[in-house]
Amino acid sequence: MPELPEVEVVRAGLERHVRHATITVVEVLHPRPVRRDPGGPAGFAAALRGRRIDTVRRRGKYWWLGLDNGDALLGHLGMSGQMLVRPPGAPDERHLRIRFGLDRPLELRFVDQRMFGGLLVSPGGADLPAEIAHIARDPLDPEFDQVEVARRVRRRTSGIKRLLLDQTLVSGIGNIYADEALWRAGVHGDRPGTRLSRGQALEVLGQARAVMAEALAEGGTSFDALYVNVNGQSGYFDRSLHAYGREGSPCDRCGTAIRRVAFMNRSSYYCPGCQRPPRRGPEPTPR
DNA sequence: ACTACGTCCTGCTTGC
DNA sequence: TGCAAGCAGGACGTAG
Repeated sequence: MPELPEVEVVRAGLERHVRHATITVVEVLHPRPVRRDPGGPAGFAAALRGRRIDTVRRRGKYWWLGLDNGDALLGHLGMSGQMLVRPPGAPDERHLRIRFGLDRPLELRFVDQRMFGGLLVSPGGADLPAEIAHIARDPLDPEFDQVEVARRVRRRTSGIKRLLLDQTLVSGIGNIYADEALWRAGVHGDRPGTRLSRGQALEVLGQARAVMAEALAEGGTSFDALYVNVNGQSGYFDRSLHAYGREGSPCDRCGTAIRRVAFMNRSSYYCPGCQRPPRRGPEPTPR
C-alpha cells in the first residue's frame, strides 16, 4: 500500500530516469485508470504525445510530471499501482494498464492490479494541479505547519486516527503509518481530536513525520535502475513496524499483545497496554 | 463545515 | 475438490 514514503521513492525514481525525456507514444490498455480524465483515453493520449517532462513533484500520495506546455500528468497509485521504468522489449506485466514510449530506450509503465489508482492530464497543472488543490501539505513538506494542523485537529470531534487519514487536514498518511504514529505517541486512535492535549496532538503529528522519514530513508534503494521489479508494497520497512500487522505479537515497549480491531472496513492495530482507549466514545470491537 | 458510511476493483486466503 | 465469503484499503460521492 503505497503511502507517502513509497510514493516519494517512486517520484525520485521518475525524476532520475525520465525527467527531460519526451513522450512519444501513449497506449491506454484499460480505460479505468484514466476515468478521472475528462478527455477519456483518446484525449489523454493526445494531450501527452510530444510533451517533454520538465519536473517531477509530489504532494501527499499524489505525484505529477510537469510538462513543457505547462500541463501536468497527475497520478495516484491507489492500493496496488506501480510506475515502472522498463526497457522497451520487456514482456508486458500482467496488469499493465498504460504504456508510455519515450525518446530514449525506456518505457514508462503504469501497472495496477486493482485499479484504485489512476492518471489524468491536468491543464496548466505543472506547478500544482487544480485537481489536488484540496489536498493538504504533507509532513515532509518544508511549508507544513505542524502547529496549525495540531490546532485544527483539536477542534475536530472525530477520532485521531480518522483525522490522520483525512488528506484535507494532513496528507500522505495511510493506514500503516497512522497506526505506527499512534503507537509511537502512545495514543489510541479512537480518542477524539478535541480530547487531545496540545502536546499530544503535536506528538502524534511529529511521530507521523518521523516514521515516514525513517521509512523513506530505508526505501531509498528500492527503485532500481533499469529493471524496476520492485512493487510499491515491498517489505523493506516491515521489520521496523511496531503495530501494523502484528496482531498477537508482544508490544516492543510493554510486552502486551498487539490487538487488531475493525476500523472503517479495514483494520487498526494498537497496543492495549500503552494506547489506552478513551473512556467514552466508540468501544473497540475485539477481534 | 464537519461527520460517517458506501462504493469501486482484483486476487489471494480462508472456511464450509 | 469446489465455490463463496472474507480481506486488503485510498479517495471520493453523498446524505445527514
